[in-house]
Amino acid sequence: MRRAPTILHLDMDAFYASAEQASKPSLRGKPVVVGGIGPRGVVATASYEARVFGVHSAMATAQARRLCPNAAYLTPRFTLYRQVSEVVMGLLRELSPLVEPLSLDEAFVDLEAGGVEPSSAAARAVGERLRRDIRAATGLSGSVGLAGSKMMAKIASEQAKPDGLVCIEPGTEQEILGPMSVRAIPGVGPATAETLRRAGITTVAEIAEAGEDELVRLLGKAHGSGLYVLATGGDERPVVAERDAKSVSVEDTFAEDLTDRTRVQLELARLADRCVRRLRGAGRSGRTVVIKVRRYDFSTLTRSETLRGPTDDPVVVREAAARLLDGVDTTAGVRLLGVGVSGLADYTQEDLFAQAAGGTAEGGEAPEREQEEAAEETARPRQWLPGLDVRHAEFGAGWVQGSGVGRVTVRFEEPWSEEPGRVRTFAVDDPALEHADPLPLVRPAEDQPPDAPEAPSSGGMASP
DNA sequence: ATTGGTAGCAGTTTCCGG
DNA sequence: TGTGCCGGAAACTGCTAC
Repeated sequence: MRRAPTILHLDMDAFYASAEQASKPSLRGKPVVVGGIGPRGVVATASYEARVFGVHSAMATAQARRLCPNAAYLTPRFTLYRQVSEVVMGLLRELSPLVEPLSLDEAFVDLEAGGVEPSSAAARAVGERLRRDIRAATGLSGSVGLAGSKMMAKIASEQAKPDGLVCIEPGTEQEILGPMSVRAIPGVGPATAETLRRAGITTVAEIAEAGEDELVRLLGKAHGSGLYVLATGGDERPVVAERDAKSVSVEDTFAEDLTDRTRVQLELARLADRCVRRLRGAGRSGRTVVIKVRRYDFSTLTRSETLRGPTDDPVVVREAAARLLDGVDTTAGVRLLGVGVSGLADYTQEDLFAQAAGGTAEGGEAPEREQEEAAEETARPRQWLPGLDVRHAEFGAGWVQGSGVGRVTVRFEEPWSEEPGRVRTFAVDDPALEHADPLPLVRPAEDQPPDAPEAPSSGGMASP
């Protein structure tokens, strides 16, 4: 535990929903829900306006629609969120070389490693300046927690939300932590909380009172002693810059359960290809192939097979996945399929095993499938998912508000539009309408008319 | 119309070679 | 050849987070 609050935790406020509101002037101040749009979708992020109605992340979108029918329901635009995230992470790296991203919208920063004077005043000043810089560069707000340990910094940012900063002075951890629910401790989910509750433990103070031995009895060695250390304020985990991924996986939940075995096999092969594409994109290869099958009743199983050496060959992964599926009964219906590769090597190397096996099915099959995929790409009917960017030859940039019965409704506005944009409806196959890339949240300098007034303050768009 | 997608880790069971 | 044990790797499940 440090003597000064030099660990900073940043958490962007309602990140996806806020990015959508920043993109779409007509949605500002209104309930917005970002997540899966289909019958089996779940909420990724709800704007604060939607949370008032009881909508929250991880909730079934169908339930959210009942609670808040008038919200805008949007499909996620990860390319945009990734762009914004890179700008924010860049600002964090200006504070310190030691930045540990946890997700697109969250990170720890070790301010001490960045040469910030180890005092509360200096840390607060850095945190507030960071919040201003983030707003200037992205138009979005983030909350900052400062403390002497990772866990307390995370708890502080939670308290700071939305759009605030909280600094927990070292030495005051126990009085803040003691009365909190055990669920406030990262790592304590529903199952652990229930185990603790049955033992009469509901607050952090009660964890400390129970003692380490009792916790180990209840939760097992690693979990129990780890939780005891956190609950008694003993979190000494260092901030570590990003690590290499240890596995790569893809999975799909189907709108309707699959029952046809041939279809299940086909989907699994597709997933294997997608997984390998990502694996190769990362320049990695791996030894263990895993498949995941979730059945109609939500029962889930995994099957895995370890190869003799690492591979990034789509044929090898596809065949391994197919073999693993052979041992799984899918007759009653499959809700989800997944394919993963783990045991990743640091480098891509030749697949010696497949070579030694004498070229297996290599030659004939692969190009065939690539053609199949390509044909599928062009033949796929254009999907107008709500929230996605479009461009119309005459009306310019806009986004899909909704579609159905052969029509698509588009609102034409840009992130920097002063007023909510106009809405127009087109035929789904209108040739003047096409998908587009997301526009940046803050207007790029070269787009501004020559006589436009300067944007307030410095910063503007991130220069790189 | 209830329950996503991606990832990591712990703990237990199974398998295999010696 | 059979048997039992040991240790490690692999396989699998469950939990958690965002």
